[in-house]
Amino acid sequence: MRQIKHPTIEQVELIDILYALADPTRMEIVVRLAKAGRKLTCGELDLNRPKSSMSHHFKILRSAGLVETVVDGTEHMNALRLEEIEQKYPGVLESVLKATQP
Amino acid sequence: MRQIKHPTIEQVELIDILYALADPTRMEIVVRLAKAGRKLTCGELDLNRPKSSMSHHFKILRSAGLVETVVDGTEHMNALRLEEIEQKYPGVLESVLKATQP
DNA sequence: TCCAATGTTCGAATATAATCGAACATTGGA
DNA sequence: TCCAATGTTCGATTATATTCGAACATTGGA
Repeated sequence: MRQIKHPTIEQVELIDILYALADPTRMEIVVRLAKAGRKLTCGELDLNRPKSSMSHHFKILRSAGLVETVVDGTEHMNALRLEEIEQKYPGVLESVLKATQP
Repeated sequence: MRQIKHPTIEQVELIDILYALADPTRMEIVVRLAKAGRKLTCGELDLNRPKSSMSHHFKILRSAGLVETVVDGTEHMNALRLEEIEQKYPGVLESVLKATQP
């Protein structure tokens, strides 16, 4: 595939966001993307898991509307859809991210 | 059992809260408890499901620390632990509840 | 053109969760 | 004391999720 399909922000459902976040691996991905504040490749995230597992989790993050993935050559650049989600569900992602801080 | 065991607020984990909320039935319970703003019995919630199913969901809501259940005679009064959770994870529950409004 | 790099998809195994009927426990009242 | 009411627990079934190796697809560069 050239580029990956994502839901529009209108299609995003709160329950899917919560579901996507309710997994330690995916939460870790989201937290790292938020901390990075920029697009990261799966490789850069380096969560020490097989590629197929990471791909699975990214698929869920994408379908929930949390992550946007742009294909760039052989790499896939992933970014949090923070602003969009904040606009649709103010405070949800922000407070969750804040809650994960040490 | 006389009274039911609940986690202290210190024991409450964000991921468990998100997991508990990531189910339509449980989300509905939480929303109704929030709207009611008072303790409700399972019966009052009336989600049209078997008792054993409701009991199962309440167990998860309790163990996540979202709901507190006080035994009162033959009834079990359920309340959202809103203030405690707001204090520990500011904005999380509040923003989720706001996001569920029409 | 060939190939290494990056992820995705497939498939199968395993693990976890939801569902719900039936039996049980506890309580308060008749 | 008996019993109806309210939930819980148990057990079995079904449904969903996670995991990950292997095969595949796409790309850019040698």
